Amino acid sequence: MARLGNRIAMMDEGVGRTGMIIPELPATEARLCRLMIMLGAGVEAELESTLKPHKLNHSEFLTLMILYSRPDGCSTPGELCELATQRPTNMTRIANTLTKRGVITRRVDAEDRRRVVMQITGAGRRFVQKILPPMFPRIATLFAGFSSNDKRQLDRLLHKLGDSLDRMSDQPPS
Amino acid sequence: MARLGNRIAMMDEGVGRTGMIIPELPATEARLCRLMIMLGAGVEAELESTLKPHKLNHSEFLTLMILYSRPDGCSTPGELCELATQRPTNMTRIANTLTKRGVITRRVDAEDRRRVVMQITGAGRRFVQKILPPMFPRIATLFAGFSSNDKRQLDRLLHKLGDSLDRMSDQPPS
DNA sequence: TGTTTTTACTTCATCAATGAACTATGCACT
DNA sequence: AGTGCATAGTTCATTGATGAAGTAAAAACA
Repeated sequence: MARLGNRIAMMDEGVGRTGMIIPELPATEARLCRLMIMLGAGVEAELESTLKPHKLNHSEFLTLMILYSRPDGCSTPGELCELATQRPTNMTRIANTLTKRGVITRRVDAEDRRRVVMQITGAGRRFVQKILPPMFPRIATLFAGFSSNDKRQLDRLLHKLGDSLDRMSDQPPS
Repeated sequence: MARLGNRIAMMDEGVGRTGMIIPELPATEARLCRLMIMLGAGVEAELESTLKPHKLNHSEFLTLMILYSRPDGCSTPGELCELATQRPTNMTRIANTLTKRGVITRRVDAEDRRRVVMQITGAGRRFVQKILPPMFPRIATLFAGFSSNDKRQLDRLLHKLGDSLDRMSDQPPS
């Protein structure tokens, strides 16, 4: 029963029953919230399962991929925190881990000695090029049942939700 | 720049540049994966921000809500683990925490003495009824820009993605 | 009936992530 | 130049979640 499909069905019933007790509950929207959380976690879990054999977790992989995608292969802890949604403390740990593995280097910025520059190494680039391609079939399969219109729609709706979240973050909880 | 919109744009460029280096990358699908992860986490973060004042975290809240939505207010750690996607170890901790707060009780099942029954208390029901309504405006606002067709589409596409993930979990990573 | 296996949960050691406090550098203003 | 403030990271203590091992009850089996 660990199937996502079943868990979604159970969640659906649960929100339904809660809506019976508390009629003001915006049930459709609450369902969509829960769906987003469940499927976001589901996709992340799927990703992590492919990372596990390489002893990388999501935040380390993401950090490495951001550096990989940079033309100069560089960034700073502060910038990476924003892009990867991490706290400075954890970015320090990530940098330690990736440095120890030899996939990045870390040095003090000459311009601004408060800053630290993290840079992907040649070994780091080769590592990415080794682990990435085996993921491609799974990524593609995930959306195999989606028409190109489905994908466009999903992209559009997710962007719209992102805008909503941004607007909401201007008005913190009362 | 912690805005989701900006982070999405940066991610988009990053995947684009990675696709330049590795042309086999299924860029559209990889983008959708990342979007799902980012927005799932975004919605969860929004939820947790409303829970924080009550000193509840997501897994504790979800566990309590599942019990609340049950007609008899009961479940077992094992079942709750499946529904809330938690490990038994953590469910023990969650049960400890919720019990200490007086919102649930825990007892050994008389029928099967291996099982533990967790049940929401009257205080637990009142607690849910107190913290839930203030969330409604935010939940509704999240999808304020969505037409009813948008919501139907999003629901459909997320269910479809769930089916995909379930099918994939039959074939673990090679 | 007695032995083995399975199920359900808990305990313990460990890892991942966080907030708070601290260090060091740069910047603004007098 | 000297004081005060802001920025960028790191260290440390703590929380949240996990895997591995342990305990106890039930089910399977011989």
